[in-house]
Amino acid sequence: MLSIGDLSKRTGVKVPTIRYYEQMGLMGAAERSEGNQRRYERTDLERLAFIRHARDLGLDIPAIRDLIALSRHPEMPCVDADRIAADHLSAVREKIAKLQRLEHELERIISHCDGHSIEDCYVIRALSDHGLCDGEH
Amino acid sequence: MLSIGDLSKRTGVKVPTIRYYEQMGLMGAAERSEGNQRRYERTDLERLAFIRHARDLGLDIPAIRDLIALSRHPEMPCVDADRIAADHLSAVREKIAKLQRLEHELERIISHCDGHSIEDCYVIRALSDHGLCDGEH
DNA sequence: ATAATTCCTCTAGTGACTAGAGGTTCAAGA
DNA sequence: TCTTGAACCTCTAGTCACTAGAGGAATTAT
Repeated sequence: MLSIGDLSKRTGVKVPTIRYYEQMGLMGAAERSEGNQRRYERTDLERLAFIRHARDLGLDIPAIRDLIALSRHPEMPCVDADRIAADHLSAVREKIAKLQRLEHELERIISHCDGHSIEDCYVIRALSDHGLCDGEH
Repeated sequence: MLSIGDLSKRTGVKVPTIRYYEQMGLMGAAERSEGNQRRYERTDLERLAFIRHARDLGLDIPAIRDLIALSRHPEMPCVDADRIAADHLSAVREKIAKLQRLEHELERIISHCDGHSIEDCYVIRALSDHGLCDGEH
C-alpha cells in the first residue's frame, strides 16, 4: 500500500494534483488508513500514469474521464476512443495553424522596425493601425 | 462622446471586457456622465483598437500595459517595444514546437489503431503504456 | 516519548474574460 | 411631460487545471 506521497514520487504528479484528480472523478476514491489517510495500490499507479500521459498529450479532464470509462469495457468497439483522439488532433492542428499565422505576423512586424525611436517603431505602429497587417486576424 | 455600448459596437470588444480593461489599467478611467455612465472620445477608440489588436496577437495584459507606457514616450528608443514583441515571438515558436510534437504523437497513436475493440485499441494502450510512445514528452 | 514529516480538509488564487443579480440612468415615442 | 424599454452601473462568481496556504491530525523516525 502506497501513501499519496509515495504515489506522487513514483509518478511525478504532485500530491494536491492527485487529490484534485480524485475530486474530478478521474481517480476514484482511494481506500483510507485508520487515520483517514489515502492508501493506494499498484493499479492506482497505472491509472495515474494513464491520466498523466493523457494530460501531457493535451487531453482535457472530461475527455480523459470518457477514455477511462471506455477502457472498462474491453469488448466494445473502440471508435469512441478513436474519435476522442482524432477530435483532439484536429484541435491541436487548428491551434498550430493559428499560432503560425501569429508567428508570421510578429516576424513581419519586428523585421520592419528600424530600431530607432518609438515614434517610428513599427511594432507600435502596427498595433495602432491594423491596416499595416498582412493577415486577417 | 461615445457610450460604452457605442465603443463596443465600433470595436467589437464586449462591454464587460472594456470595463475589465479599465480595471486592469489598460484603458484609463473614462469620463463620466452626470448619471455616472462612462463617456469616451475618439482617442479611446484608438486605444481600445490597439489593445484588441495586441491581444489578437496573443500579447498578455502586462505586456500591453508596457507597450502603452512606451507609446507615450515617442522620443525614446524602441528597443523595449521590440523586445516585448521578440520575446512573445519566441514564446509563440515554443508553443508551436510543442504542439507539433503532440500532433505527431497523436497521429502515430491514431494510425496504429485497427479500430476493433477497446481491448486492442492502440489509443488506450498507448496512454496506458508510455513505452509505446515515440517522443519524450 | 518526542520531534519531524507527511497527511487531512478547506479556501483562495492564477489569466482573461464572461454571466448574472439587483438596481440606476438614458433616449425616444405618446 | 411622462413612460417605457434599453442600456448602463457595481459587485460577485464562474470558467480550466491546477497550485499555495492555513490550521490541524496522523504517521514515522529517533
